[in-house]
Amino acid sequence: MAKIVHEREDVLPALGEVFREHGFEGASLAIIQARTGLGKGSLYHFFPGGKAEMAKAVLAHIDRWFEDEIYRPLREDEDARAAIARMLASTDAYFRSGNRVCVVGVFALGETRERFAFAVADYFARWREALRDALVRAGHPPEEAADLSEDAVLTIQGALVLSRAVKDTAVFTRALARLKTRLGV
Amino acid sequence: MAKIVHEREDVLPALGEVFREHGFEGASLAIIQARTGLGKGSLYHFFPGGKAEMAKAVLAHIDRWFEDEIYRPLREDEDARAAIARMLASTDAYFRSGNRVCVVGVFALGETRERFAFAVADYFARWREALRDALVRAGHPPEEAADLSEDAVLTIQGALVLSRAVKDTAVFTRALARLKTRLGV
DNA sequence: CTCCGTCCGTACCAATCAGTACATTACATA
DNA sequence: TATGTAATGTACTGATTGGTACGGACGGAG
Repeated sequence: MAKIVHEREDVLPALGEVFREHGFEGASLAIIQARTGLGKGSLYHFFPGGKAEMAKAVLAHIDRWFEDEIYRPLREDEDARAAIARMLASTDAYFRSGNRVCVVGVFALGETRERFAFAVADYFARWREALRDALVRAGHPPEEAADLSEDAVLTIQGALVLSRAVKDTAVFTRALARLKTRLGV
Repeated sequence: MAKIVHEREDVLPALGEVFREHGFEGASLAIIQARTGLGKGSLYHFFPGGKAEMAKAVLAHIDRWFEDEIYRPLREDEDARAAIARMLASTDAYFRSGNRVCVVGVFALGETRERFAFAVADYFARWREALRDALVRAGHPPEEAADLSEDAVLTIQGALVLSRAVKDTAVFTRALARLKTRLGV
């Protein structure tokens, strides 16, 4: 028994994929065990709070990634336009051109939202605000920047839904191309 | 026992709300019984195929509504611009300004998609095509019409995700206002 | 009034659910 | 090499899952 010693951090990516594909309710412990390669012993050792704690950890992990790769650059980079362009590129890479869906978006729909209300709301609010900041620095009037940033965030989510619904990643690619134009980068 | 005699059609709205709020996996028979007021006997009498058949019936019911209220008017109305404007109004009403989420969108994300692949893809494909038709008749070049219609459909879905995520229906309202401008109605 | 198919409530089923308990193993440190 | 803690597998729990079986109640047709 007890072959390899894991660390909590190591299983977060696999855990994220499970929640991404099955949602919170649909992610059974059986699936989680299979996909992480960990038994219940390890799982409850790393996440004493069970599934809820796993989901919280996944959300925090994702949040950290977006903060580092997207939000902070949008807020702080000298060249705001370049930061916006990089945001679109990073978004395309992260969501694998629409092949991957947004965990936070999945949680937002459905009853699950209430259990993770703050994390869900915060993820989107910070994205919207960081992008608005960058747009203002790129020369857009504040009002217009707020409108554009909200539109961009929601367009990305909608593109994920639609491209997955019709099973055509070109939908996502086209949506990002339109955003490039609209955001002027 | 056996107080009131129901008809299958009568329970579809309640059934739709259950799937809307909980998704397919999350909608347990217990919840369905509570919300429809029907016991298992009735449920399996009307839907011998169980949950899967209930979901199929709900999707068909929704599809019928959109066909009658949105797609056909978009394709056939004399005044294409007026039909587009009415689409936006109907959409706002149907989704209760963002308070209600899209069942088909919920199914599209998540593993559920595969089980109802055709219905999910068809719903969005027909919406996109009907709107494109209307836009062409309203004077847009075919290419631009295709682009605009895809953008509109995906914007609505994204607006539902975002407005529910940040719990602010103003997001949905603003998104529809932007669409009004973009679609020229 | 009788009868029959539709409708319905309840008891039941095996399977699976999330979670707990605990003994055993791995491993860093001393 | 000894020892304590972290990590792990397994067996178990009670609750809930979707689904079936079936007997009884309903209401229209005759």
